[in-house]
Amino acid sequence: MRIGELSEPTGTPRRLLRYYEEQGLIVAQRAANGCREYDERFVDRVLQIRGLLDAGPPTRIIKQILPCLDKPRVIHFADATPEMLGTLELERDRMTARIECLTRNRDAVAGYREVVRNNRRTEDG
Amino acid sequence: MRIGELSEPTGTPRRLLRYYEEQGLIVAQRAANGCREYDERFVDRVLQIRGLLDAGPPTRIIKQILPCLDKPRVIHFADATPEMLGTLELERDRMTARIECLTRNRDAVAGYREVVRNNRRTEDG
DNA sequence: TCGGACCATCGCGTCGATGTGATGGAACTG
DNA sequence: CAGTTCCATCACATCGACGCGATGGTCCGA
Repeated sequence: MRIGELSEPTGTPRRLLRYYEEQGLIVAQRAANGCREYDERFVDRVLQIRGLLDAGPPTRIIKQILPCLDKPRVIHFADATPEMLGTLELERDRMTARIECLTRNRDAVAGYREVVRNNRRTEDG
Repeated sequence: MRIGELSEPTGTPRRLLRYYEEQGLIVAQRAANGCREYDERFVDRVLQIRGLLDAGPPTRIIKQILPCLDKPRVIHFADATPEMLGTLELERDRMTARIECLTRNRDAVAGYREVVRNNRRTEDG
């Protein structure tokens, strides 16, 4: 697929697909005429990037953790350094912190919404 | 407490505390000399704001959902509009989506890390 | 062969969240 | 009184994610 065909199912502007490539998040093949060439796996990859970007981590971090997300799992032996282990631990913990923060607040929002909604129904509906 | 005393325990630059106030996220009292005055509840409030900002929602949204997070729960009757109910539902769902995305990816990172770590120990430790 | 649809690169603009520094006032302290 | 430290406001800079337009190339069908 070409960039337009990847843009459509992912709801991602072409501009951003090129940006993600510039940031090293995705690597596209090139056709003879210079056009970027993608296969279907890029759809999920791009959606994953967008989801993560919306949930906190910047591209710099996402680039580091993307290799962890391949299925089937491919181990990059260069990752077996103490630095990389530390990075993975740090980012894992940051993500956990975000999850907990979001969960707390989402539950509060949901609870509040329920109360307001019930008041509406019983008060002057 | 004054702005410096709120800045320290929250790890938040004074600049940002003023910024959050400008965005309507917090409202400080003013002393006779013009200094902002906070009480202890602002510590948690600021930490909550920072956590949310780091996890996706922009200040505009955070401002809307902050009133939902007060304990004990205070219902703002102006919130009983269909628009507000819709907003709360939308943001709740967005937060849920972020939680799911982060959880999936965090688990992948954690799993990858474990494998790399074990390889290290058994390979050439 | 020409017009349109796609692609390329490049550069500038925007927007939200921050950093940084200039300038000045109030309060404490030597 | 001078110096230090806190505070105030205000303006400008930065940075990452993204929007948008200019310009030009390839390919395809009328």
